[in-house]
Amino acid sequence: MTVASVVVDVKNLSVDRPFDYLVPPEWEGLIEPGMRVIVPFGSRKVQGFVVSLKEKAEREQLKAIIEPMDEQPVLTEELLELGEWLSENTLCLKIAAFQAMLPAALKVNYEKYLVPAGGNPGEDPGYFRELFQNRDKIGWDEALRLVEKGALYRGIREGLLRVEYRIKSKGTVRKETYYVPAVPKESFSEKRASLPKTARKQLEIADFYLEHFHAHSAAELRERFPQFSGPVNALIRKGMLKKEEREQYRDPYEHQAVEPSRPHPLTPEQEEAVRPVRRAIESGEPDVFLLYGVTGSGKTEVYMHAIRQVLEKGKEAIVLVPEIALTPQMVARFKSRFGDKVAVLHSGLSAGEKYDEWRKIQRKEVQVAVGARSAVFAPFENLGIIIIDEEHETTYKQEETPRYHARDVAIRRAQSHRCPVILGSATPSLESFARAKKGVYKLLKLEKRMNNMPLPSVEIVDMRKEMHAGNRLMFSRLLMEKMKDRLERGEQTVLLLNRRGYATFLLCRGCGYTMVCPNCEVTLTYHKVSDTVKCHYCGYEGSAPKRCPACGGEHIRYFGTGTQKVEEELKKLFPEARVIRMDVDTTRRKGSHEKLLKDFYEGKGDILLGTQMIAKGLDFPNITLVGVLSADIGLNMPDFRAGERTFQLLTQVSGRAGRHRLPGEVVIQTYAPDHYSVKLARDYRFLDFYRHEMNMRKRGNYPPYYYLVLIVVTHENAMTAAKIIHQIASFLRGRLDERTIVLGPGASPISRLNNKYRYQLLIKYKRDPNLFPALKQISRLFIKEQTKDGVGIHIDVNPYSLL
DNA sequence: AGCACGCCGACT
DNA sequence: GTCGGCGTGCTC
Repeated sequence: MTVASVVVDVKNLSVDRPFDYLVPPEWEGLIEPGMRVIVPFGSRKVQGFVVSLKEKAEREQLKAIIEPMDEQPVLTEELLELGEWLSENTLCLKIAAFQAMLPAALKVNYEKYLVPAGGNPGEDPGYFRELFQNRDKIGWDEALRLVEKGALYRGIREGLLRVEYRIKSKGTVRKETYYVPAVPKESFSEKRASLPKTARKQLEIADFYLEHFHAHSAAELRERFPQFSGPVNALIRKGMLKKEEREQYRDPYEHQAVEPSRPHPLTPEQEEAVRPVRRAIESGEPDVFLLYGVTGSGKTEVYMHAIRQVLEKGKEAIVLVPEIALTPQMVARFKSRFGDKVAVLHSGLSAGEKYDEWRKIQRKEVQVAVGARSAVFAPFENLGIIIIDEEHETTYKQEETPRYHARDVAIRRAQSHRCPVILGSATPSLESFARAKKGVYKLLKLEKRMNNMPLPSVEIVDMRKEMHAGNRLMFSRLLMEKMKDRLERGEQTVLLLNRRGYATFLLCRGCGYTMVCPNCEVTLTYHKVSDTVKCHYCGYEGSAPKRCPACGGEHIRYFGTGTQKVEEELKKLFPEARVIRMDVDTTRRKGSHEKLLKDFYEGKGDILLGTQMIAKGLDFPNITLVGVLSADIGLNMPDFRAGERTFQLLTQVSGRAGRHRLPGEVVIQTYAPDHYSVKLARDYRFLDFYRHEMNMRKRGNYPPYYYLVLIVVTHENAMTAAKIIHQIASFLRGRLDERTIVLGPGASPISRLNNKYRYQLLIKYKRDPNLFPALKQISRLFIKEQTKDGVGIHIDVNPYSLL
């Protein structure tokens, strides 16, 4: 007797543990850990993951597994273990951890419906028949809408109706029909000879097969022989061909021809950087390397050389890239070097395409996975290296449960596989650099740019002085002059403004009223294109008021500048310039991001204006000027990482200029020209920035000196949320180490979001063995309030956003 | 989460 | 009496 321990797909803490099921004899030996199965759970049927098998049950009366959903496990032993680790460390449900590691196509939908169930026909009250209207089943919800609840329950009790459950898979394997020769070529040829002379089409198709003697898809045949189905079916009847359904991959890069490329020779500096990595690959030492290399120093080439070595050893590699850097340019680079050994996983793919890329990995058809955050879970079994490019990027932290950081997951996986990790960046996160300094990570440096191009020269413009000099435009005189110059020379300019929309808030000069989102405690942004006001947090959109909603006055003024307004101003100042605007509003459609970049690359634009999405990956030879319109945005955020983010953004965007033959220039406009982040970014002084910022962090008891845990309680009623967070606070106090600091509780910086009030608590700790046990208890303690009253309790270990 | 079971007010 | 509302506890 084999018993399977199964974690069921029910998102509730009370069932967040394995349940035991009998493996039915017919599936004996076929069901393995890591497979999805369908099991009875209470009166329902649910999906579950087999986490382990054992020989005997610890209790009587086990139910049996209904059926497996997979032929092969979808989670390896290592990933099952990783799932346990994830749920422990991010405090999420096991089932949520497992699902986060798999493509969405493997999730399922549940359907509850009614079927007529024999019963005694004489007792059939007739209206059930009416209910079904000749259908053999009806959805539960639809039945509830049509018939009294009582009548349904009566029908069920009396045996006239039966409730059934169905589990529907979301993703599908795409199949295509192929026509395959049914006999060897010689007998095929003989059969061809005995075809009647009048069957012209059949002869034609048979000859085609003789010439290309292999399987052909229906699509291919249709192209050559538009009316192929009749004759082909005749050939099938005559035993010459047979029909076959074959699995097909959806290939999003199908129409992109990629030229193969050879590895570039490394510079002595790159060679030196890659050497310790090579040793670790060879010895299987799970070292973490921090590759600190200035922009344009050729980090990617170092990655590729390491990957090549890994592939030569018959092992596999994962490369993580921030989502917005996952451009066709970037993908092409890997595809050209490693050909069809590469699978690409990013959010631009459809669920089906992602599923197909994932299956290529699962089936060992590829050895390299390039992708955004979740690609860290690529189901390789013989990893030789994990690379995280732009490791400082905050997109590596998932902001929904499971709230994991890809860097932590990568390091954990590397330990299981005994392989190295490379974290690469020109502006490493403070956390990583501090670890490198302590020797926890190994520091590798690239200080020279490829081709020895100097870093662009950066000038800071004090916008307060511009104002005093009577310039009220968004552009300083210096920046305008340089832009004019680029336009005349036919070179390109990149402008960064980290704010979309037209105006960031609307204020009535009559009464001081500002427009706030009806669902959130956030000012609304005016969008001129649509003449609407939008909430950038919940997506609310309303028409822009002509009069003040409070006093009826007509003096509504628009403050704060977004990309739309800059675009408008640009058109006035430089009517001849072709401006490409790139922000969430212009890139929402699939593929538009790529299209805009391609247009700019091909010279269809003189100025690229955008939010931070343009700061990364751009590697265009004709960009010689970068303008940062307002470096202060973000600096005033209530976030201890504001200075770090600003430094990183300024450095990254500066790196976009002058990457090739033409030298680059950067103009940074700011109202805070003396801020250390701005000044140190101008001179590319990362080390000085690091020292300064570390001091700030030390004084504020922030990472990397302390770890953080953020607890947020949400509820539509402010009092309820406040009450719960206070109860949590008093529960924690006294239970924690005396060096652990509890900040708050208090209202969140965004005190209301999507009609829910938000209260929070920030915990700072160094080492506290009591903390995690206490955190785990919190959700259990308030489980009633969570299910009954809709109280939300969110615990974020190492949060990146404190809003 | 979603379902059964069980205990109380309202209507036929 | 019976129906249907919601609170409680369980799911291998």
